[in-house]
Amino acid sequence: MRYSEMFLPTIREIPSDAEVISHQLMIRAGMIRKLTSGIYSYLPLGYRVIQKLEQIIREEMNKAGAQEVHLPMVQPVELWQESGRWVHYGKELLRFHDRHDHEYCLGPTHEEVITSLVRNDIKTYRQLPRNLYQIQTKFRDEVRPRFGVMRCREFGMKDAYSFDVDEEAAEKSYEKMFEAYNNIFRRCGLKFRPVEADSGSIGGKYSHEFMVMADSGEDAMVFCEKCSYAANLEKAEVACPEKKIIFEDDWLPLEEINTPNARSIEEVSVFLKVSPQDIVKTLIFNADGKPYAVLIRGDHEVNEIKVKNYIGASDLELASDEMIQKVTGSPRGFAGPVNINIPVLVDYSVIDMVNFVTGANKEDYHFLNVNIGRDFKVEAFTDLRIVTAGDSCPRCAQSVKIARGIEVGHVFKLGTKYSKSMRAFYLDKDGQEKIMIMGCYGIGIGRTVAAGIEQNYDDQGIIWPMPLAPYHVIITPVNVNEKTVMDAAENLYDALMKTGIEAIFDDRDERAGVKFKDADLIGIPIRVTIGPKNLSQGNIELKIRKTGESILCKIEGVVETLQSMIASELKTDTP
RNA sequence: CGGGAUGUGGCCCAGCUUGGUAGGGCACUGCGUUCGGGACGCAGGAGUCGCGCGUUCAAAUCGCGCCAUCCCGACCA
Repeated sequence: MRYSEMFLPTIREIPSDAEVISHQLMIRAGMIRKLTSGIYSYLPLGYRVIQKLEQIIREEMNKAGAQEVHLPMVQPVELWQESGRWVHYGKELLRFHDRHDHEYCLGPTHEEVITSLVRNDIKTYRQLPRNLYQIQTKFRDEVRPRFGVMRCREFGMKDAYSFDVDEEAAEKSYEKMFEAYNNIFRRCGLKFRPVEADSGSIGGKYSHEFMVMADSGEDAMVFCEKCSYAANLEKAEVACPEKKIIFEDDWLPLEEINTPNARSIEEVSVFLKVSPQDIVKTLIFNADGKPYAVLIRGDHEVNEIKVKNYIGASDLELASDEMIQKVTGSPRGFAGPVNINIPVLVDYSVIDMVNFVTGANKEDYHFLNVNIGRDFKVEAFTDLRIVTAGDSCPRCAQSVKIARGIEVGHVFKLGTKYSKSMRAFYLDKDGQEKIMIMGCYGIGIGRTVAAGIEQNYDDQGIIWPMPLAPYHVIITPVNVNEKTVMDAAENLYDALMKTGIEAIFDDRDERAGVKFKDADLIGIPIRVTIGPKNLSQGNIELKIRKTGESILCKIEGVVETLQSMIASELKTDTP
């Protein structure tokens, strides 16, 4: 396309309301514009990148045997009441009325719609398995949209749903999608990692998130470099330590000590001149209205998801001051397990501790020399803390590392959550009615594009990997008023069009510097610079955006050179 | 929902403390010069200063209320 005819408004300055790199660059490169909080328009350049990604996704999904559908975004209240989510989904679900005063919502996800579709038209095991997907706009009324298209309210998503006869078949569907996702992100040229993730209230043994590695990512992941273990930080397990033998002879007598105004671990450790590792933190949680005490070593953090999952609570939060007062008889900051009348859950980190410090359930007092078995009863020892770098891998005992990432995909076993409540049944060989087993598989479209930028940029702008690049090549004649230069540029542009190489022809009457800056900003992988000096020798220059490398080459044969450069960057074969 | 910040031509910002005819840079239009890393000169167009109420002879500026946007937190099938 001729640059002079494009709608490609680039911006020199950083927009004041964009904080993260991908957001800044997408606006500056003329890819997106904000309409209102969390809602963005894609301009031609941005939309081309979206389409590149969608094409890769379609190819891999189709290859994996999935079929594309397109489901409605406006969905009636009845479906959501059937699944139970009209009540449970909360405020993220945008609800509204039509002219007949009937209630609807904008689809934040499509389990309900797909299940209602499939249950009506799939009746027998002969029609299973099926995997249906779509690329569609979702709306989730996020509390706090941020980071541009990374966490926004209206966004594109590829969502797929599998239907199987039993768990074993569902497992196969899951594995196919897992493989397809690996292929998709690999083909996009992204550095990513599938990690084990919490499967939340839906159940199922596990799910996997696909994380694009980026320091600016919202998620943290734990991984082991020795074995293949990788998990979302909130899911990552801590192995049960081997229990040391504790000699009761070592137990010192319990001692109550005055600790005025020392509430936090830090304050207590300074006051008592002990290290946080010698203190046991007691946190009171409110699990569906019931109080629980959670004990953990002072220098660790509690993983609330683990606590919630262990208890099996549907709602878990730190107890209010009133609840703390009621169960400990003291204000916040002095809770301890001794003489407390609620279940005490103990993290593995405390298992080997002796003569430790805890709160005394009395304002301004702590206990010294507390010991498990003598001073309080334990309901359970289990894994309740957040993994820290250097902890040992739960699979191979090597120490784990922590990195940040952006969640761009999630593969999930749904089991019968929706097929049961929404009655998606089929008849098996014996004529028995059975419940379909479902899986769901999502990829955030805009988020993947943003993640691609977070991973590929420099101080001049975006550096597109070839598979996502909106155009492969940009032709830059340095002076449009020199006829020889422009003729050569026009001829090259024609030749590229004929071979199907996607090119921008920067025919604008701008100074070379402006064109170079724009080309760098929008991140086109290869720039062909045509200038009078080189041209008089029959040469033109290829500038590689990624490496900054300049290649001088003869104008004859340059089309073939470009073709092979592009093809090698687009290679889809898997290692 | 709690905490913080910001709202002034399309974009980035100054002006507000101490009230007195709205300013710069970028972008845009025209003319001329320039032409391989965001050129220069001259001339121009473009703003209900987020909205409302109040104080005042007079409000971008002071007061009150509201709204919007961004950041931190809480939340996130």
